[in-house]
Amino acid sequence: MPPTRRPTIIDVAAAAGVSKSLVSLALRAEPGVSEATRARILHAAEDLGYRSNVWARNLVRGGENLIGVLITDLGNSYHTDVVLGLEEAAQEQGLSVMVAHGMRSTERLVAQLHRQLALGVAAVVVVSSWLPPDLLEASARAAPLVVVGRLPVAVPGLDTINNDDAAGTRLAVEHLVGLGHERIAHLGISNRPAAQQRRAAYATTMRDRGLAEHIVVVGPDDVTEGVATLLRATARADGTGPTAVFASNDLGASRVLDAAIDRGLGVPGDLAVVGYDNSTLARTVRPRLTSVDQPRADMGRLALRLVVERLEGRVEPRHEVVAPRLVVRGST
Amino acid sequence: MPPTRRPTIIDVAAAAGVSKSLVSLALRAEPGVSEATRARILHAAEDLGYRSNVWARNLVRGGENLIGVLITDLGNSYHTDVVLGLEEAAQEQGLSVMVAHGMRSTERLVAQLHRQLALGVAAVVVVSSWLPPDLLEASARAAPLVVVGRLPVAVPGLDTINNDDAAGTRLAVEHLVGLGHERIAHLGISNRPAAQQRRAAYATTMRDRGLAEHIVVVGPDDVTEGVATLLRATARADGTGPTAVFASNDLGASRVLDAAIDRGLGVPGDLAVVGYDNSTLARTVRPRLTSVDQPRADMGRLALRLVVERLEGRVEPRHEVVAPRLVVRGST
DNA sequence: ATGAAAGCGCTAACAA
DNA sequence: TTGTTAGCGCTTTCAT
Repeated sequence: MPPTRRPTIIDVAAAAGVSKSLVSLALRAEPGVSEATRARILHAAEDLGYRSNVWARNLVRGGENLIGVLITDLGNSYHTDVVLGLEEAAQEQGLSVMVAHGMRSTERLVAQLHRQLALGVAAVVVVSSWLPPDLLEASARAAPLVVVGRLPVAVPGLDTINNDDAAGTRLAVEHLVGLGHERIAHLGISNRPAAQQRRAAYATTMRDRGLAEHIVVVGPDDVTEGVATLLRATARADGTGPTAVFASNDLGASRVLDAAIDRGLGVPGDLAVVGYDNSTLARTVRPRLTSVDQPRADMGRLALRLVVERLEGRVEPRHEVVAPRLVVRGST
Repeated sequence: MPPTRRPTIIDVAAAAGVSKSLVSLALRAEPGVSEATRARILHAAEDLGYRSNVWARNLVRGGENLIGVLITDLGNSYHTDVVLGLEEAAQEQGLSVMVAHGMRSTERLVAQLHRQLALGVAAVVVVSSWLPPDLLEASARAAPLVVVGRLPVAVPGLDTINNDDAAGTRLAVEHLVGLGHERIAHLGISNRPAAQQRRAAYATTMRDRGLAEHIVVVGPDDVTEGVATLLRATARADGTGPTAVFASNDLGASRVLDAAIDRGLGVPGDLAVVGYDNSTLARTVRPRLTSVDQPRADMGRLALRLVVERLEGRVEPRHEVVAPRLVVRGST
């Protein structure tokens, strides 16, 4: 048995005794083919196990409709929510989306970016702050590139979408102030750009209000210690410890919650807690967490809009900033 | 300004003053091009913003290297773990993987499957039990198809990979028996095939051991009630309630954990709990959950192996079953 | 309603 | 080292 080449429309045409043009028309259900021949062609195709060659078809029709999306981590709902919004918008535009993820490894992420470019995506949307700026810059020359989320440094040639961390932080802090809190501490998790921005905005807001700052910064892996430090102060009866904590993300906030409850502090009675990101966690922990929400789906849709603009010829980069909002729940 | 057609190798060739063959060679870093011309070509390409047309390239080279993977839900670590293993194996084979997800919607999932086929994937791996069998069968005619996870009915023409639910259940129940438990209840969540299999295996195992069965089945949305029913029996002082619960998944098990602790029952002292799937949840709740682990990464790798076999011409379907193992933690 | 012929952009013989 | 020439499988005029 020969290595059985995959059948083409020519084979089908031969089998049905017609020209390949007719086959092409019939297979795509285009008008202009008599019922009889159409049936004969379809039957012959089925018979041979014919499958259209996508590459050839797209070569002719110009299959420029694939958008690559790169996210840090499949398990992170922040990223997947952005993807959802983007996919929704893409569907409306008749564009396809291809998602790749780095499984929390920069190396993997870089490989995936190259793979997508090699696969011929028309543009790439990066929802991750893990890619090195020089790579982004280089890639932006190969295809339109939109970065969603924090960008550590300005990179020429690409579009960006960010939430306004300063505004989000202000929302959180002023919510607490409005509730009568004056001793508001900040728990900063990690030194990533987002955390830094939020920390700075916290400091500014407190200063503007004439309130004293109380900042604890911890690495992502030793949140527990920082939380303990914070709460030791709170437990003091002399009334100098914080009555509220604003954490730079929901995970940190949930740790504060846990620790507070372990120490017999009531939330929000003895201690109010606000997080950032409005993640699943915020809707899961008890009490439910008040948290700053980034309009993730909107950011995804916006990303797609920028992509389309680029594809249509826009050349000067755009940097969009979206406004977060505060979701108030049981923890304040 | 005209609608600027995308540059081709011919444009690059003209700009560099060479033939298109040279451009093709230079761009692919093939040998046989002098350093000087190569540099000139690369520069011209960069200058024009040239990007290779994947469709044309694949038409010629026979781009049979893209594997589509379909998962129910980006947020489900069972699925993403399978994908991880698969991607690892794919990388070794020089195959590319394209992941699409259905965001917990059958309709979306179906659309994604069609999209992948239209995009020309060489084969599809479906990690989901949400696709209707007839669609699977039809798709299996369009491209090799491997289904990972439970398959409700036998579908001709496709390969399957499953964990041995009966064996896993036996592992769980006999672990409890070995710990001295005799009144072991089962909490079945949903009526999906996996849950059914586990329920049946529980019944068999208990019967084999001469122990009385105690089964509570609940829908995925009202687990709470079922758990309450179970625990009311446990709380009775007359010593007839269960001393252990085997739940058909980790979510159910974690609910049992929560409820037990709310009622002042010690785990594992008053009540031992075993889950299924060894999900993130099992490593998160307190006490940590003893759970049956499916070798997810292995299943992914196996899926890729089956795909490769199909691509190399295997025609008779294969149905692989992998052995789960029990991970013992604090809840028993 | 049907067929012939001209490409789509690229790779790969083969010549020069 | 370079250029010329066929295709890859399909869609799409344009004749018939």
